[in-house]
Amino acid sequence: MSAISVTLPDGSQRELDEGSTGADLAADIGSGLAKAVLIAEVNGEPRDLSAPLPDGATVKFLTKRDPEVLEHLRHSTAHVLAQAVLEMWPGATFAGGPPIEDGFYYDFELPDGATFSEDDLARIEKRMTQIIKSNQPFERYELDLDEAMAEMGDHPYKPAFMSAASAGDDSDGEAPAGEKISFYRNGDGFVDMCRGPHLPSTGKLGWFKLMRVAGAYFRGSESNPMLQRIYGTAWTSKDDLAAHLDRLEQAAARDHRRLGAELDLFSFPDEIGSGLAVFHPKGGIVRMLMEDYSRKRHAEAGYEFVNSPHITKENLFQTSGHLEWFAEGMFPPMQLDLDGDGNSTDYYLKPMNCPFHILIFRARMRSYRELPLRMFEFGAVYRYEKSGVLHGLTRVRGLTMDDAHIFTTKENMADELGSLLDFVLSLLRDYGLDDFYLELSTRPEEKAVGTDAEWEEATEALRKVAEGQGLELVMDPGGGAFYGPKISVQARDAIGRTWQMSTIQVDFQLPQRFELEYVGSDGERHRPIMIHRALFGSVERFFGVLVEHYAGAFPTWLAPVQATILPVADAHDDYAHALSARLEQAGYRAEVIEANDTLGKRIRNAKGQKVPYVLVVGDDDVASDTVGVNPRGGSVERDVAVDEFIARLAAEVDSKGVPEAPGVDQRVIDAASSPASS
RNA sequence: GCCCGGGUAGCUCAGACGGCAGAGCAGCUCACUCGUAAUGAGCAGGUCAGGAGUUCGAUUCUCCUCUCGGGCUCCA
Repeated sequence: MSAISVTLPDGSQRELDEGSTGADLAADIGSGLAKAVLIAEVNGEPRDLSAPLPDGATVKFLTKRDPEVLEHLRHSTAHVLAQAVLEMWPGATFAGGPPIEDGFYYDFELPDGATFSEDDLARIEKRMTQIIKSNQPFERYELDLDEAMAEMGDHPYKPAFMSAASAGDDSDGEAPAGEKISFYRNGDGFVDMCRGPHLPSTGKLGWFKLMRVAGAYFRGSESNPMLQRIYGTAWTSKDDLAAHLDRLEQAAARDHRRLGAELDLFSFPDEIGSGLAVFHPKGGIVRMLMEDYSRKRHAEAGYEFVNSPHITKENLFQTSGHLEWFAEGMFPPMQLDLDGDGNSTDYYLKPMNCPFHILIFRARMRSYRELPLRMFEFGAVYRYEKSGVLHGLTRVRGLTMDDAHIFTTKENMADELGSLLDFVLSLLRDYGLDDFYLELSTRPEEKAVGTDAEWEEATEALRKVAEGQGLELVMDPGGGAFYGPKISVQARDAIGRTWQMSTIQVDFQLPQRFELEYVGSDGERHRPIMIHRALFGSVERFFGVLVEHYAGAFPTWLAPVQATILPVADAHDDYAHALSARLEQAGYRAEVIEANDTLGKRIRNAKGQKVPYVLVVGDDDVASDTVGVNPRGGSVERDVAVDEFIARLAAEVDSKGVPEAPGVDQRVIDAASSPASS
């Protein structure tokens, strides 16, 4: 038998018989390795250990210590899930089951439209555990396309995956002639089409848990049948699984919906309707502070403040095109019978602010000297989001956009976009957010308005600034709207879901539809470019993300109550109230909880409210004008002079460069009443 | 919108072959006045989400609606 030669990661060579597999090589190296190895990486590609090694290959062995293994472990676990389900529900069929972040899922269709229940998950888990214990080897084989079709003859959803499987990627399209489809067999002849690789046998699978069952459209399309999807999580060790479950629990504890109730920030009364929030006093303070700081920064950045009504006659949204494209997403119109003859006029709640700002631009002739003209509004808009997508404050039907529209010349567009993204990111960071990435959506393939040069210029300007930020930049080729490229800032919530926050959107379209013009230095009329942008996205969503980001423990400048004052006994009430007044005088938010409960209980409650400072005052403090300071996350300090404490508060809050107290900074008023800088 | 699972006191949850509805916390009252993470006792609190049906009788069974959760799809 002729020999082959392979190279190991340390550069050494090994001679093996032709046809030797990764497992053979591992065994040749040592029994410990042979036992531990799960996947062979051959020339950088993951392979089954049972696959013969090509001559001259570079081979690296992956064990459970290598994070790359997780993907294969999860894929193999999904395979076992399918095995269990098909066995337990005769007549069931299956579609796809890939590894995903933290786990895997598999889509099934049960006979007679049956569905999985939560109880079924436990039963399935049990069967999977048995399969894993019986240590069934995964055996790979390949078939031609027609044979493969026959092999999966009982499973009508499988052929859709065959092209992708043979092509080795997820792209659609016909499988090239002559391509083989790979299958894996284990146990009593359970077979699944899969491009692999799998771990050597089910016994090598680690710790898993089935998490939930959900409906999912076949191939992700609403027009396809809905399948039953089972989600699971899988890890190489019991500890990793436990750690993951623990992370989920911790994430749930910082869920903004839960904290919204616990901290008395906001609620969604059923009486009002889905997706319509009310903000309670404490949430109201946080929101006001968020907005005030935003206003201040916008004023400094040369924005002008405008206001527009919540409803408008339909023709405005006909002109803008919103009714043409997004009528589904708008609340149905109010029909007003204006002349008593049944000739009605429809009024719509606005889903967007842009047409209003456009009308402000168009209210008179504009000169190039006024550009860029930046109009800002906290605009309340209403969108009839589908019931199934509503989610806490992050997806609502009534929301407030921190919306601005910038009208600029073509020449200034790139500069304006550049400074805009800087502005956006700087403001987000001021609120303490830094876990985000950028997504750049470029010109769609099909129809698009605007010239190639305009698209190119706008896209390049966005890309340049995005890259200059040193942030992760995800390209979304062709993902832009037909009217212009877009860059968005995506933030993660406590559970790892990503939410779009800021967007900057170039619009070549609306200026045309509304025939916007300005007079240039040449005396001729020109069409401006319009930029839509929102930083918070919506105030509500941003609020929700902030709550989760801070787990409800807002930084002192944003905290609804900055100090809770606890008199040790009734005798200290007067002192406590005087202290509270003093703090409020200095511009801070304090509350007094009198001694109706024990001190321990009141401290516990205040801590539960995540107040930055709990101040305990007793005899010593009354005598010497001091406080006992119990800071959030710190240790207790007695006998701190009140002036000293106020100075510390001031230093902490002012260092954030934010308003010291609720209320609009005088600079906002000054800036807003003077012409915008350009 | 679609699939699955929920909705019992303000909150977290028990409960009931179909026969007067339960706890803890929160609230109120009283006592306690306390120096750093739950003092004690008592009181009050519910059309068991809403509507219809079956039934002598429905919070419990059936249907519809609303609403919440987890996903899918969508997000100007």
